[in-house]
Amino acid sequence: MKMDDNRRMAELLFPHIDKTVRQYLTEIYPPRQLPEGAMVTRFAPSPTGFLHIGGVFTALVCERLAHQSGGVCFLRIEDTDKKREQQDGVSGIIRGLNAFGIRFDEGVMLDGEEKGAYGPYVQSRRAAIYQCFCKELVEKGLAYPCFCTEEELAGIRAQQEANKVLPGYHGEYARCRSLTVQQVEEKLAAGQPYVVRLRSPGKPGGRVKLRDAIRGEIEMDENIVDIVLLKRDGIPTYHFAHVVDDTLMGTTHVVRGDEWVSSAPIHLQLFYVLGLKPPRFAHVSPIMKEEGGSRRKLSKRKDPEASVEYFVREGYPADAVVEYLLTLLNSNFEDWRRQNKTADCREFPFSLKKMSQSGALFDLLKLDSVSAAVISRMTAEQVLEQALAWSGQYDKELYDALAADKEYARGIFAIDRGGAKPRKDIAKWSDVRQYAAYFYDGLDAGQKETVENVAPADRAQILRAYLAVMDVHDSKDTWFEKIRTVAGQTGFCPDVKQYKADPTGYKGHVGDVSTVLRTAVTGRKNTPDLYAIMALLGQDKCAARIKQALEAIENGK
RNA sequence: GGCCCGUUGGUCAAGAGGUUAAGACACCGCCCUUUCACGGCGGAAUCAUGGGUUCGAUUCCCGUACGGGUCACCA
Repeated sequence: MKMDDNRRMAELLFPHIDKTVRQYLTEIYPPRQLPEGAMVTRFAPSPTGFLHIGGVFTALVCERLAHQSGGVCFLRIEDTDKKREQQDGVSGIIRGLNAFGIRFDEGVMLDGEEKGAYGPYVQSRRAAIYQCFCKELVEKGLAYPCFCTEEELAGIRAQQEANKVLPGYHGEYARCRSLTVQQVEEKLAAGQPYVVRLRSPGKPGGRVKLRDAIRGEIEMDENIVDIVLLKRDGIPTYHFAHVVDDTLMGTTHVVRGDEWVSSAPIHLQLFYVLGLKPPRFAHVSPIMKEEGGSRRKLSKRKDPEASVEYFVREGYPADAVVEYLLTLLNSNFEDWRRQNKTADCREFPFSLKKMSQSGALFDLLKLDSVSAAVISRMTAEQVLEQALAWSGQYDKELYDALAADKEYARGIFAIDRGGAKPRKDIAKWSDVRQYAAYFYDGLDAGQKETVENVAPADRAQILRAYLAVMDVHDSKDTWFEKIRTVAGQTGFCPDVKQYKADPTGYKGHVGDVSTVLRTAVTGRKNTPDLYAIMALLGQDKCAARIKQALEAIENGK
């Protein structure tokens, strides 16, 4: 086909396009002026469902890379698939990301507005731009319209399967490759629907190299398929949109899931035919889940913890999830954290090179541990605030209890907090109910733990003796002295070391005595400092609980 | 099936041609401690497999197994 024919074809297909690629590249979207080394990254989800924790993972990489290099991170919505699009997809994604403190400099914002000079950032609003780039390819004879129907395509595929050749629209199977302008004109006039395909310059047996920032050099077969550029509705496929957008928006590093590795040859070829310089690619591995001895990708459908909602509902602090994700991202994060105990995790120097090439297993147990450490560093005031915020949404009873007397509630969280060795009882806000239950009559599930290694008769004797001397206003030393005295009176050794050296003649030691008291007052064997708990509960309530425990023992249980 | 990628303790993982193969979570023991914790110390536990290359390989190469990804007018 001659050059004039290509021109005519382009005009036939895109009569409404009056701009040129050059104009877009230089005038409309001039290159960004950024300092040396600044990275421009983007998170580009399609609004087809709830936000996946893997999405947060990838978004975190984008955000860290851009912001720690003094660059720009923007949010682009890839809504080129109208069939799968969901109602509140976009706002759900933004809200989810915001919940984890991931913010964008440019792109689509929560209010539906857009920010930044390289928009629109929603692909469905960029049709004319893609068509312009496509028009230029047609003009150069590098793209052509294809009128094949679904049935014809299926026929080709069947034939290829039978012949055991690479499936896809390529080579001799690409029937519409050789359509003349006249033929195209006729079909157009007849109203036949069509797509626009790339005339792939790839050769069978050809190879391409991809230099991936995480995986190093990957060599793959060159693309030989005449892939679809523009769909029947004039909207681009992911491949074409990606190449056009990331060029125009000045993306320096494309961070995306590793499911894209295998289509990278297509993208590289597209950059090549358009005469554009491809960005750097970083393909991140998916987060995995172990099940029945084998691992698989965390699945939206099967795994509740795949959805970011799960973490919000359970009440994991946003920082905790981010910290945990950071430990998966760069394993030296934990070392850094140990050396920078109070630093913001965003100060951690994140590195693409340190990312693992194989998918990490999501470990909820470790998340709990990371999260408990994060919460242990908070002040009582912060804990109360966040517990209130969470329970207001997810646990009304707890909220009412905490909100009724904030001073009291703050006192609960202040116990054993703030020192050099804070406890780590709370891993997520949904743990607070259990943690604080015995401070509130209404929240207590009524479950009482008992001290099996102390006989009921001895337990009763201890409680009776202690009840006679108890005064929650005592100083801590006096308070403990009384417990030792009770221990001595009831046959328990007042000194643990002495008991361990020689237990003969004792029923146990003072530790057992305080455990009996602890369970009587709180119903638990494991609680923070009992002295502080009793002071907070007050004389009457402590007395009442001990009496109650005494009755329970006397009634035979 | 073709192509691509991966495989270090239960989990996350560092690591280099010669190491006692880090560290963290979990587990076990001890210490500290009135208890419970926190913390400290210690323990058990790993280089998928078969061939090469090499004086030497877990590390480099090839095969095998297993796992993952992808082969759309979905992203």
